[in-house]
Amino acid sequence: MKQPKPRITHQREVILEELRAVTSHPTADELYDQIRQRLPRISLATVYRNLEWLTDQGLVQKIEVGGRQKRFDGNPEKHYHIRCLNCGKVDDIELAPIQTLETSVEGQCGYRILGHRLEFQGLCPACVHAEQ
Amino acid sequence: MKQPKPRITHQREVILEELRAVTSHPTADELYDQIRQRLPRISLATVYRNLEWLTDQGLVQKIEVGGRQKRFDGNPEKHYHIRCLNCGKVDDIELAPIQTLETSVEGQCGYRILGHRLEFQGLCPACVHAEQ
DNA sequence: GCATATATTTATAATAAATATATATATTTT
DNA sequence: AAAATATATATATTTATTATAAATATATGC
Repeated sequence: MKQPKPRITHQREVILEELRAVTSHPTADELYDQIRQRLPRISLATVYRNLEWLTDQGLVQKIEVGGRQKRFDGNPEKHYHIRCLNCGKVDDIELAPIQTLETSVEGQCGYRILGHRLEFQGLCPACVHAEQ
Repeated sequence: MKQPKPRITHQREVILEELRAVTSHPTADELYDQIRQRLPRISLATVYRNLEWLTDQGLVQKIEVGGRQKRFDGNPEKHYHIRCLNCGKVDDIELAPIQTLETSVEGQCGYRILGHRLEFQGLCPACVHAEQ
């Protein structure tokens, strides 16, 4: 029942570096494309596995915004996101997490509240511009 | 360029009825299982297609909570949800939509804000109980 | 520095959810 | 009733992700 001792592999380091290097919130395969420029023989499964691992370690976060694919964020701090309904772009929102939201529903439905997720939706500057 | 005239088919009616009959927020295949008790020969693709259509019509809503599968809600009114992190159950939250959330981020990032989604996470009563 | 144990990678296959396609069937229009 | 068109069914395909097995790389003790 003992935990396997994790190893610092080159792939693992590069995946974390590359995710931290971007302010976008890439999907696993977007990041895979980016990483292959440094490690051409890396496997997509390795990217998935390590993103999962890095998330468990609290070094990055997996964000489940709308759309099919999950996205990853090199910033592990809690914060909100906004997603463009037209092109899928995801940006950070400068708004401190609102703890009172959770207290306002506490006890309401018998759930033990553990967190919340707030996602804004709209049109990004580029898509607003293109719309005119 | 004329719009096709939609037809009220028996399948379409049954799908809407069955979704309205439950307070859970079933996935397409959960609803498929339920509907097959009335229409044993219905196809899963028909369920998907009509749920999409009913959503477009504003008669039901598709909710993308965490987890892989999309869920459907027979109540088309805007409202928030809470999801059990353990068993995946989704319940309604009695909290009126907070419009000020959107105004508080307006103009912040160049996005045209069109909406927001707030999802609470926690443990449902059954899972809280089972945990002891 | 070398040997050993084992965690991790790679490549590929498997899975699951959703969608597309090809026909069959049903409904409406003429 | 015939033609046109919408919808359903059954099945195949696509897409995203995860699991598996063999090969490789890493940490640790000598």
